[in-house]
Amino acid sequence: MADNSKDKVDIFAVAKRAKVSISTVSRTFNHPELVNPATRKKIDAAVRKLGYIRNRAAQTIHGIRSGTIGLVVPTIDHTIFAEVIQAFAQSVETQGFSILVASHGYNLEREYAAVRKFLEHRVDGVALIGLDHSEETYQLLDSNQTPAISIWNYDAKSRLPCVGADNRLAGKLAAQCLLDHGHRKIGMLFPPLADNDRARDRMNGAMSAFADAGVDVPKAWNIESLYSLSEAKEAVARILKDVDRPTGLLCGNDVLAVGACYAAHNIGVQVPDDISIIGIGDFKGSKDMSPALTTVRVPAKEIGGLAGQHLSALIVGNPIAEQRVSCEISLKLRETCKQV
Amino acid sequence: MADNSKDKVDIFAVAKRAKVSISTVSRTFNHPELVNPATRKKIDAAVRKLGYIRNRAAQTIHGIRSGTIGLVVPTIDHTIFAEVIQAFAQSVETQGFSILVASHGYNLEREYAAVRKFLEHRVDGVALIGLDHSEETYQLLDSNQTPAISIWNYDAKSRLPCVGADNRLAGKLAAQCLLDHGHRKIGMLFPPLADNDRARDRMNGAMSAFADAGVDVPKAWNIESLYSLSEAKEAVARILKDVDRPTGLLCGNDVLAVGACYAAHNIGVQVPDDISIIGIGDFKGSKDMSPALTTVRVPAKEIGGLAGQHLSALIVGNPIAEQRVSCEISLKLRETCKQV
DNA sequence: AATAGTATTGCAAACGTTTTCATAAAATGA
DNA sequence: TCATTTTATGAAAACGTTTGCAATACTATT
Repeated sequence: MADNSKDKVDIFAVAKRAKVSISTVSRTFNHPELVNPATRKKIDAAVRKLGYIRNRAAQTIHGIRSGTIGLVVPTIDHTIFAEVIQAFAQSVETQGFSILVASHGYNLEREYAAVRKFLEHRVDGVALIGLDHSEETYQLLDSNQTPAISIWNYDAKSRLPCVGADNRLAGKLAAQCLLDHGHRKIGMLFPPLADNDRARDRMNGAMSAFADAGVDVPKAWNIESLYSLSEAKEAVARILKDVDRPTGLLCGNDVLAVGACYAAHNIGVQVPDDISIIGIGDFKGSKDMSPALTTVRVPAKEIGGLAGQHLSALIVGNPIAEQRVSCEISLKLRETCKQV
Repeated sequence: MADNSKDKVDIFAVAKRAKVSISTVSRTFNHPELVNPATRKKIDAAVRKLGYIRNRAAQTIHGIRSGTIGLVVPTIDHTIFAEVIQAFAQSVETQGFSILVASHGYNLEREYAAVRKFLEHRVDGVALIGLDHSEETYQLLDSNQTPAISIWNYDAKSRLPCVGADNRLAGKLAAQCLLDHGHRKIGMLFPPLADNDRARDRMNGAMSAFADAGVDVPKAWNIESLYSLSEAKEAVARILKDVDRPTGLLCGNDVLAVGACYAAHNIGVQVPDDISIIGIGDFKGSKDMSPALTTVRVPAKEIGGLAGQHLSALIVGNPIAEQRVSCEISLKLRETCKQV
């Protein structure tokens, strides 16, 4: 098979071999019902023999869709995003799209650059993480009339259609959990907030819940750590070593929470007996560790999958029930939180 | 800006606005040194005003490279791959490529389909995980003369250029570690071996090391588990509950190893006092857990980055020192292994 | 047998670029 | 000042498809 003995194997080569015109070959692919079954067979044979592969670039310049979707994420190798990406990819693949992926490392200018590049490739749609994007990015998207969607965050007045969860609420739920368990001496551990609206929303949600309850989170207990176990461990160790330490720790995501648990364990501070720890996200391993992590579940797979369907529909022009879809989050009460 | 008031904003629109021919516009992009700086300025202004974005599809049908690389992985959301993907993506992005990503879910027929689809998009190169691919895939690749590379595994006589580690050796090192610590009652925990040469190689490497040492791994202790903490926990729990249990457990990857640790912990079997556990991979959190996981480090980031450079070079025709590059693995002796 | 459809095919224009070649304008040298 | 180079530009062909339209070959109907 695939005997591309001669040089280029394009639609002409196929036509020649099957002794028909290129129009007929093209039609065999795009409107098979218009061509005689016998002819079709000849063409199929020629295609197979020559190992012909259609050139989507050539199709694309006819205004035909490129069949690609661009996905820009902060980074691929955080559990958070890997899961959404996978679900999103699977979902759009079933609709026949291929995905172009780029990461911007929490830098919205790089995000803009990535989107621009995707537009050069004439992607049929673009998916971004979060609602925080540069004005330029937004303008680029709509001056090009490219269907776009925002994944991960939900906001009733988002500038782009979105599929995601209410991160403010997530923060609030987590805070409430700590409060409900009687905690008043509370610390917070969050990733850097710049160019990261998800984390910011969570933090704000938590803060306002604490404020409502009249609980103050001292500056010294409001710490920042990169998304990494080691960093989190180190950061948490510092405040835990103090004799006067929080009895409850709210973490911006599960990785930080796990890091916090490790730190506590290492120092000999018992979780949840000496300190309650709650995360946000409910990542893959969170329920399996010991003690199992109490966290606010954000359904990454569901979000990714739904987002894929949503964007696909937007692209092919199918009717959309709602421009913005909110995915439900829920408290997963497990073993790392305890009544104070 | 981006005042695409009229309809199409293509190279003609730009030319018209700048009062030059399309040739000049095109040249401004591709050979700026050939056009008068003053003219260039006019054109730049027009481009900006109109929000013109080049159409790579149109370029591509001239035989110009598409600027895309196709990457096919088993799945995106396993830590293992997320890290390589990230590193690979970053590496090829610096060379100006965008990447198309597809996952096949450990199914080599789907892998073939993905590669085919990428070829329709006229990717400039293809990267695959592992060395195990269908004959059809191999033929497709070379009948199309598409530069391709295999990531993750190293084999001196691989059919494709490769950048990776020797997984057989990884298995052997892990086994040796257990043996060196005096273990003779040994269990193994591996993911399903079908369409997964990495795992197969590791298993074989370990097996042969055990055989060389005259150690037999009983069928009942050679267990299989999907890549998942919960599954691993469950699987390991079964053999650990038995009074007659192994003193050493070799796991095909770190996720399984962590699952095994959890299982032991839950049952009250102490790691490493009652059982030594070793993984392979050295994933992100492995060194941070308590006890820190002993494992064989496979440098995912390095592999991904190198692979990106390698494939880029292959594509642009830069000379390659070696078709196959082997990345070093090393035993990370931490806390989960102990002398028996 | 003549007519009107209908099914099948081919021709040629179009898509948005790049690039070769030719030409015009400007700079240089004598 | 004129001839020669160099620099800057444009016209048109090419890239690999799709598709509207026209042409041809059947089929069915009378």
